[in-house]
Amino acid sequence: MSAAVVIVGGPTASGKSALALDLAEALDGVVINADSMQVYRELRILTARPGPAAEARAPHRLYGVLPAAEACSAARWRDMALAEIAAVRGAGRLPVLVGGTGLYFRALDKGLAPVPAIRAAVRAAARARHAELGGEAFHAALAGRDPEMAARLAPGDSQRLIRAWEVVEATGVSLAEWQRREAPGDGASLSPVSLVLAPPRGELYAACDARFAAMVEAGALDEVAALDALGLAPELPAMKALGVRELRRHLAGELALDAAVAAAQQATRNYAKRQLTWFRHQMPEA
RNA sequence: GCCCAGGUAGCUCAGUUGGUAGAGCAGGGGACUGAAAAUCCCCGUGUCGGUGGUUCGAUUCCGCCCCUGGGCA
Repeated sequence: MSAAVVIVGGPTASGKSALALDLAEALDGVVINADSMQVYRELRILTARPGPAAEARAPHRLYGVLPAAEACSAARWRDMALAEIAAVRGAGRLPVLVGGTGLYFRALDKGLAPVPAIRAAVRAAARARHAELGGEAFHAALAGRDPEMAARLAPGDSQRLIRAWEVVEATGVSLAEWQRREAPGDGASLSPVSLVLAPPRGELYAACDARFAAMVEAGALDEVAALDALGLAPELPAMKALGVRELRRHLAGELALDAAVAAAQQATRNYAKRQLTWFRHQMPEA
């Protein structure tokens, strides 16, 4: 009996895509993206999206499917992924999910808390309030409305603080309570086989450095210039892809190219370390 | 050769009116439920350049030496 779904996880530059491609090619599979940044159309080079050569060896799904002007989310990706998985299986092929976004794998496998969608106005208000009050005061204010969430979040953890706030604000129920309510997990029905790559630290960091240098060689500057020309809000996820910020600073004349590259490589290594920690402790049934 | 400024954690530096020192970054560990390539939390003993001297005590003051910048010859 073969697995219904294969998951390939691991830190950036660890060789996940190549492994997934080999598997898909050998097992009549279809590669499905599980990376939060590779979904954005405009970031082909900087996110190391598989190119034509890879596409020729096996079908690829969910790569570059959203414009950078839109924000993806774990829930949105999950919906798209479930649809793709169903389609691939319906065609009698094997879904091979690859990516470095641990949260996406968890969302897919365990499901997410059934929090209803929250209106954009409420979300914007939560952000504005945080900006106005600052971390400490916002945290204290949250404690008044949702002591449970406030107790488990650090005053500096702006992103989670804002999320917790918007959830109580919009639903009247603590996010902690929502998380307690059973999510319709799909782990059982997916029965994934997970492969997690974890190269030695030194090799991984060297690979991160080499790959970013190669991205610049391959035209990453033009890619960032084009992205920049869209005039998107800096808060959008796509604008936070590794290297975007650094190369934009170079294009703006604020940073020499070698300094920008060094900074982006540093950021990539820091990210790879975070991913290793995630996969080491949070990845379900690795 | 002389003058000036420095030599303190892997790097960039702060500091000690004399009681053996601390930040940022790097590095390591950890958290992680709708922006996750995000957002955070924790971890700092190092001949304070070397060597003499003064002192109860020197990384701190003084002498000499070495090294690195810059200036003058």
